[in-house]
Amino acid sequence: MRVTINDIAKAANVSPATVSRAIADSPRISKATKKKIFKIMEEMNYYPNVIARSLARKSTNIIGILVMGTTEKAFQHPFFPEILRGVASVAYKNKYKILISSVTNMDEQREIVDDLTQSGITDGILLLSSGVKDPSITYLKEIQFPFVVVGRPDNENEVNWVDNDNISVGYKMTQHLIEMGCTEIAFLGVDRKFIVTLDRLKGYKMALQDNNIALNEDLIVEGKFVDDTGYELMKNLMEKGIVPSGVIACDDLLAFGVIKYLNEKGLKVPDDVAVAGFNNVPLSSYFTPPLTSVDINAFSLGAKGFELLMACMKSEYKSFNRAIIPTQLIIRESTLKK
Amino acid sequence: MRVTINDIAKAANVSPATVSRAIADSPRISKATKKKIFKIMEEMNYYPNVIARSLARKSTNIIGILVMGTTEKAFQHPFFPEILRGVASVAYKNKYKILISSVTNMDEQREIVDDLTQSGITDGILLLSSGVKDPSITYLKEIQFPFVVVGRPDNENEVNWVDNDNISVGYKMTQHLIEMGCTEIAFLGVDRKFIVTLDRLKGYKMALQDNNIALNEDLIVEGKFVDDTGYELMKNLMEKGIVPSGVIACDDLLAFGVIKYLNEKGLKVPDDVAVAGFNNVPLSSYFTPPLTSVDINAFSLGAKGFELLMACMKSEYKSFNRAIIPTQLIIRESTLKK
DNA sequence: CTGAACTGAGCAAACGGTTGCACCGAAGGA
DNA sequence: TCCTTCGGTGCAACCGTTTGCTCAGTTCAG
Repeated sequence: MRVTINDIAKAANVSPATVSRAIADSPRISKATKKKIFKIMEEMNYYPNVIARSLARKSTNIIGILVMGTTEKAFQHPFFPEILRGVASVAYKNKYKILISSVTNMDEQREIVDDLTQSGITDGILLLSSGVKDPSITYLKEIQFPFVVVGRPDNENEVNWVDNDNISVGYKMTQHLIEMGCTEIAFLGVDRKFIVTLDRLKGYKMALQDNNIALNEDLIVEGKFVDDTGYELMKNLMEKGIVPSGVIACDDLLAFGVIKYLNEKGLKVPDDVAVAGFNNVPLSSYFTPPLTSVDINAFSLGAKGFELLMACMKSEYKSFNRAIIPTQLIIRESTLKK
Repeated sequence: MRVTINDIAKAANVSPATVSRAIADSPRISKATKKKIFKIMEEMNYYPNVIARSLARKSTNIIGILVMGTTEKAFQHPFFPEILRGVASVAYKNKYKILISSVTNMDEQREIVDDLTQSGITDGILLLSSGVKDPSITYLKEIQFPFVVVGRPDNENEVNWVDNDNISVGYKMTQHLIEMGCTEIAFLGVDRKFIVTLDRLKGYKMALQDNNIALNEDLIVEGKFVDDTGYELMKNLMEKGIVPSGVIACDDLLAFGVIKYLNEKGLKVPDDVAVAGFNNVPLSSYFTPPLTSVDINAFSLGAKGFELLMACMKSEYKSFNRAIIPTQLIIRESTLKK
């Protein structure tokens, strides 16, 4: 069968304990012994069994990523792999492995969280969520399991989290459109379940106020955040007789739908209507016209999220940390009115 | 500390072995005893420790997903999360967990594969790859570890794999363009490292031949498969003085770049040049014009891949299986010449 | 009435590491 | 020379389950 630490010990004429310590690079083992052991490990093609190690150490060096999609669309959004890549990048450097788990519907959440936490398979988990009143967050706090939320939760002072400053993001974008001469700016895709959209909306309102533009509630359109219903949302708006001079969609995917509808109606973007999105998906720059957006730096969200998690796993839950990842307004043709 | 099987045993006045067997629903334990044990487990809030279980069982119910990106772009492509979702979907039903691992550069491959296989953490692995002569495939065969490749490998008879019939995919698309009246059809984005692009090219050639159209090598342009360099590729082609009546790009993302360039040059799509892509990324339908593509059914690729892997893990490596996932030509405006 | 066949459950040895503590020999100080 | 100190290593318990055997008690056929 496979070669174990005992085989190495026998071959090296030492005890298994010594081999174990050599592998852990314990200072209690002499250079000479280590060298001998490593040589034999190499020769015998030995790999430590991480399961056995995990059992003994009571820690697995595995973290779980929980995608709190109320819908499977969450998985499909381009920023998901980017976050994942960010996490993977720093996790790999720190010898951590990543277990992903799909959450399909809300009923399964509790079960999946239990599966990840109580079974002892993960040392900590990263929650991809920006949902309002997320029950998993409450539960994780309750069982005192190390976790970090990617996306600011509503009880922001009681958990570790990392996010963009979405209020500022909304503000910046609105400010930009105002500077481009837009006065009637529609805000599309507010989903009251997602804090991120609410925050961006808040920023939007603040910018209007700072520019002495009256808020018109009719211009604020609710919709599913990550579903691609921009086309319908815009259609509904215009069929009410409202033709804004600028549109901010809560996500680029929504914005694409908006532009599609405007095109069909013969309205020019940006000259008739300026359109902007958020999240800067890879295709925004290839769209016609290239879409103004905000880069949220999803890679960093993931990377920083993992760093916080590591800290959290070590520090036995003393204080709560947060991190704000800077964003970048990417101005492209879709808002550049002549 | 956490409650273990021994605590349950004591509370139920039975041996740990009996509890273990009750959990496994062994016929050797009486209904009455089982009932008593389950009740106590519930009361004491017991969760089995999967690490200890894995050690004893020598199997973890975890599979690894290896993303063989020569570049990190692989992670970013929209079909990646779709495949992942497919895998997760059926894995979840079968009580399997998923470990993902990032492969950044080729040098790390071996190390990461060892990490996943030799450490005992996974029971099998899914390789996301369509690379030519993938060294990891050779290695996995060598160590006799259960694995399935998503994407037909070159030694197709010696491994388990699942893929689309990319030759047919290329054929169908070419045939479509020919029927739309295109005679000079460019084929963009052939990457000799990727079997998938080579297969699609093969289909392209077959279709030309079947329609008695002479092959013009100048129309075949190599490029990076998943990089968004369609713009440059098209530019290079046209700057050689070649203006095809149709363009097939090996991926939608390339096609977007192609269209962008054509727009800039004042050429109308599809009337001047018909353009098609592959993989049917979510945005293709929102593009202007909506892009003709082929849906590769990435979800099924993942789901079926996992099913094959399960079979492979059980069947001690007897025979090799494969599965072909059907594709669907999605005709949209970008190729509908008037 | 006795031995065989069953049922239901327990003992104890794995599984492959880690780690607190004991131990031993050599060096150093008194 | 004797006692301490200390570097280097081994012993054995432990991590929480699983599982091959054994075994006690019943049932039942001969």
